[in-house]
Amino acid sequence: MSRTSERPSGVSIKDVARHAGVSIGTVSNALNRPDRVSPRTRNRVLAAIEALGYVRSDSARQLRSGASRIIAMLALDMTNPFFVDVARGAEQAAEAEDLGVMLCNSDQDRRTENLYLSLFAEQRVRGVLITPTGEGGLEVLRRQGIPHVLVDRVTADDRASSVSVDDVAGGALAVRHLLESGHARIAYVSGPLDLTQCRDRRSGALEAISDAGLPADALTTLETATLDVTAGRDAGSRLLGLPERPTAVFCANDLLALGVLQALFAAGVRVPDDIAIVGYDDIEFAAAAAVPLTSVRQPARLIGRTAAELLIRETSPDPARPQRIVYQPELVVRRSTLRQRS
Amino acid sequence: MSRTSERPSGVSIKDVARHAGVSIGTVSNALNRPDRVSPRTRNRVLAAIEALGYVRSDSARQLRSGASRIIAMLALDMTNPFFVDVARGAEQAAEAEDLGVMLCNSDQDRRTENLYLSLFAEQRVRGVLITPTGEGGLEVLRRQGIPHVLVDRVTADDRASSVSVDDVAGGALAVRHLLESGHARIAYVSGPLDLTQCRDRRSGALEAISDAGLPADALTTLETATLDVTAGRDAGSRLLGLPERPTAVFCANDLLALGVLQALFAAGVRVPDDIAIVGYDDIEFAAAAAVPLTSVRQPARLIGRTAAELLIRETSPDPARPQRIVYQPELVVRRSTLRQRS
DNA sequence: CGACGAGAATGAAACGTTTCAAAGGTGCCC
DNA sequence: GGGCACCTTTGAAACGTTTCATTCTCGTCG
Repeated sequence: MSRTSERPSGVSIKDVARHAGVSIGTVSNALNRPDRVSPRTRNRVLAAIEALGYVRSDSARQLRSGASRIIAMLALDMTNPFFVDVARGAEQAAEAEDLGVMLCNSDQDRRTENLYLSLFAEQRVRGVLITPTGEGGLEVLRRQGIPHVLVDRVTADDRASSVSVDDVAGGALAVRHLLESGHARIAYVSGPLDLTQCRDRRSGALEAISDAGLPADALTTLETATLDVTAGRDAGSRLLGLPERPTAVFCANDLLALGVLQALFAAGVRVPDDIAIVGYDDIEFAAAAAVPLTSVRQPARLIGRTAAELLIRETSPDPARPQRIVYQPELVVRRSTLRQRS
Repeated sequence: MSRTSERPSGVSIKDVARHAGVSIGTVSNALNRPDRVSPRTRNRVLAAIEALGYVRSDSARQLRSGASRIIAMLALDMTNPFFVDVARGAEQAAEAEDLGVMLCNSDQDRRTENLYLSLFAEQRVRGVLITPTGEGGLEVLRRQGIPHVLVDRVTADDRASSVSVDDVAGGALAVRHLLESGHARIAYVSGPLDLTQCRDRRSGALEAISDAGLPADALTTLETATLDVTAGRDAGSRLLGLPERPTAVFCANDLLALGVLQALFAAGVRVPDDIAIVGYDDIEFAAAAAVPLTSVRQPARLIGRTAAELLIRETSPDPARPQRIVYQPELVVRRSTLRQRS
């Protein structure tokens, strides 16, 4: 009944030292400051490491030297391909510095967010890339003095860096395009309005409308509880029940847009002939949709990469000071808004 | 020029002990075995912790007690929503045990895979959930004695557990459905054929074809280099150039299917009227596609959850022995294969 | 020929925990 | 009142590194 149970790596630096016939300190040096060790001994050490299959213990390392080699990233919702792209950008930057990225989902849930934040704190991660669900999470990070960079959010003060995209500009971009295509009754399908982004995109939309000399009520806002396809489907149905049916829809998110599109399809409403649609994020699926979606593109990978780089720079021996970076969005026009009316 | 620089948490268990007027060991006990400490002191300790903002150092903990609190998951491609779902299943199981999941992408790249595997080894993670790119990665894990569970793959031997879905059955399911719908010339748009899954799904497809009494060449296989939308688009074009154009396509993946769908659309080929399509995975976007996709559903979350649970059980004080779990796929019929021919 | 210095290697302290044997205290029973 | 058992608490060792002051070994210069 007894199985041979292998230990997860019984060999320590001590064994290497013995095997190579040198002291522990020398092994450490051979690994961390190769130049301080004679080539001859260095090779002997390396050989011993190879022979024994030695693997450094990061815990011990970190315990003594304080510096962790992992960066944590807490995303709102990895179901949204946009965040996945951001994450890949971050991974890319981290890899260049030989750091690992620990990716996690808060699922927009405060409790989960806190759970992960304490995990990160206990791990003494090098820093955190976070798209917070609210202000609470940030408070925790600040209190613990954990370096962090906000992703897809703007910092209120200059205590931390942030990398974001100008959401007001994005909203304006979308709606201006619709107005130029001749639409005058537009719906904004928003996610929860307590998300700054949803509010900002709405502001941009309103800005475009007032710039065009139209009354503010030319924009009808439909709020949804979440930012996913299902919510979009619901919003689409609601849209169709509206007393004055809009001729165009701007969605806070491509997922919502896909949902709306689907609902319209199901109801036999033609896109863009009867109703035009603009999405946001320009995820890969936007182009692959029933009717390829016009969308406001955000440079997802770039955002992730920049954020990670900022974090790395702020946690380096000679730390840089916090920055606030704002990228500009870009409109990608596809069939879902092709002008079809006279 | 000098900024006050906060240290990432200068307070240790020692400070807590002093502040509470007890010994270090007692603080540790209050935290780990509350029952061995009188309620009075426990409260004092807790109060001190609160007052000082103490956070346990996981490195130190792990160094002494050997057990890490994080599980690593190495996915092939998080761009594919299927894997994201698997990951969420795993997170769920991990959370229940108060463990964290470190999620990473190998991007099907052997080098990246190895990079992460050594990172995991140095972190002494509790275990690894992996969808390996080949046999190499597994070898590393075995050599280091790192507990691991294969995800969406079957183990060759019984040295590790695996959680997978019967791909042969899935392929058969898809093609049988097409045959029953009256198709007799079918294309299989496969990912790289060195992936077991792609091969297995093909075997299933062939099985269905031979069961129907058709010759094996009723199935044309189109191999792609990757498993994403772009590859699907290419395959779609290739498909249209085929001498005898098939009337149905079975894709190894929903992403491929979406790409194919898009290419057909662009060429004015009607789906399902001219060509029917079946995808695989049943990701959320499958239902939201131009023409909602018929797809072979895999229980993604369940896979992730089961895998994590298995891993946890195998790394518990009283380890369970490796298991091989195979789930059955399920066909979800949507418009892309609705019978339209006489 | 003696002293000096550079380069290489060593040994021990320190990091923050857990763990475990041992010491203190308290109350009970005989 | 002494002995015992039990519950708390303590102190020190151990985990695997890094770091730094120290020692050792030569070769070179004056």
